[in-house]
Amino acid sequence: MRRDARRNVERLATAAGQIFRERGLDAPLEEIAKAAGVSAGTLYNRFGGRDALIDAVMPDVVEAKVREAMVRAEAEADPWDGFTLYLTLLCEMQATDLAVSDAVSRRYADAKRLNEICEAQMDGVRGLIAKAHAAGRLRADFTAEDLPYLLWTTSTVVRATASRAPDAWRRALAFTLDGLRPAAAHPLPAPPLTAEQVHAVMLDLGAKRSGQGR
Amino acid sequence: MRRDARRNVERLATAAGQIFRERGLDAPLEEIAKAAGVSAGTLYNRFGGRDALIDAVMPDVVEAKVREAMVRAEAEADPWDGFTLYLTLLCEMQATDLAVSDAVSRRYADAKRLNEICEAQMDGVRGLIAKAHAAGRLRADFTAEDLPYLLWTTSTVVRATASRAPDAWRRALAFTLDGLRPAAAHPLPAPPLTAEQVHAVMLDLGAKRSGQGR
DNA sequence: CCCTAAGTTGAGGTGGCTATCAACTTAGAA
DNA sequence: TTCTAAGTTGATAGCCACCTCAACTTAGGG
Repeated sequence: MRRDARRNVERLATAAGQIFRERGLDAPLEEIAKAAGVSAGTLYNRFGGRDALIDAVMPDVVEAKVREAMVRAEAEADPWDGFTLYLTLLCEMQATDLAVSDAVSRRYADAKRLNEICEAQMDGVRGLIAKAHAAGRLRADFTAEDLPYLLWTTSTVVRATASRAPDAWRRALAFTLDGLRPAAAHPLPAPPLTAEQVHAVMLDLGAKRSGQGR
Repeated sequence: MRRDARRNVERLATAAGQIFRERGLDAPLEEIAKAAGVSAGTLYNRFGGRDALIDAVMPDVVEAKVREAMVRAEAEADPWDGFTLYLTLLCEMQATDLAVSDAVSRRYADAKRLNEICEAQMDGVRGLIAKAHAAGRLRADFTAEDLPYLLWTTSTVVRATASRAPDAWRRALAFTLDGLRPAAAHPLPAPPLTAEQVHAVMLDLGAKRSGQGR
């Protein structure tokens, strides 16, 4: 690849990182091209489309953030504290970075690397959940497939309140977490989603234009 | 008004009712005009714009549904049962009628009648909450201003899962409700939104094009 | 320094939606 | 029946976003 082409790839990646973060993964690609100082055509030449751009930009960011959260969560002595800390950190990320919020609550069909990282993350969460279950600190009927409810909720609350009450999600999350302790448990009216359903639903979300996005 | 004009108003209102219900209050107005068998121009002639159309079509529907839910809720002997029944019915409406889902979780600046009805409904909910508080059956720190969190959550879950797991919201709601019992309560990290913040946020949501779209 | 493959550009086609308006049609009173 | 105010229409302009491509520019090897 020629030097100028490589330079443009880098500029585009940087711009995409910034703009995705500010406006979510549905941000107009033209905006990104403009921020990178190139034309939209170049963006398509270099990346081919939105999903490929996402897959070029997001995985590293997401993996780093998610890994750090996991490290901190696993450092907690109490499994419940670990579980809730992880969720809180995840929501914090969602609140400060719309790109992460989208990456974590949707799936983009052609962003393979990103999907793998998200799957890996889910496995990590399964571990946290298992530990909390084993310690009797998390209601037994909560499964990893229920996690998306939390992510969708936070993502919605965050987007709705970001400009007017940026900490509102903490309150909403606290209500939810209080429902996840064993003592709070009452029989649930429906079984959890299957992993396939979760995947399919998240793909649907990623395929829709405009999300809740600007 | 001429007879044909009145007839068109009726056709448009009927079509709007149907299409809003299926696709939400962001449905393309052209679609509605087409379903009514008139041109888009006529829709604008008769109603002037989306908000006016919403305000012409939705208030009666919403009021009827909300009133019935309130009647049934107030018929419950236990205030907690009343409160949760009301929320469940509200969510059921959201699940079966995207228009109601939008009407209840957003505000449209120029839909005055609808806004009044939503405000009135909020007052009813305040009553339910007060009774449940008085009976010690609802955690004391839950306020009417926290209700939107539930509505936003359900609205998101319903839209995401409608086509693949139409009952998923029941499980998500159950987790949430389990967090609202007094026994589940742990200190909350942030104060509730003010009524003004809730209003402003809901207006923002209504003003965005495409919501979770289609 | 020249030449060409690699790369960029920006204009333009596509599509979806909103909103308006001059030209046409029609209800219904006189 | 006639006439006109009321009403409808379809074309159109404006947005915004996606995506493509022929024409142009340039890096960098020979």
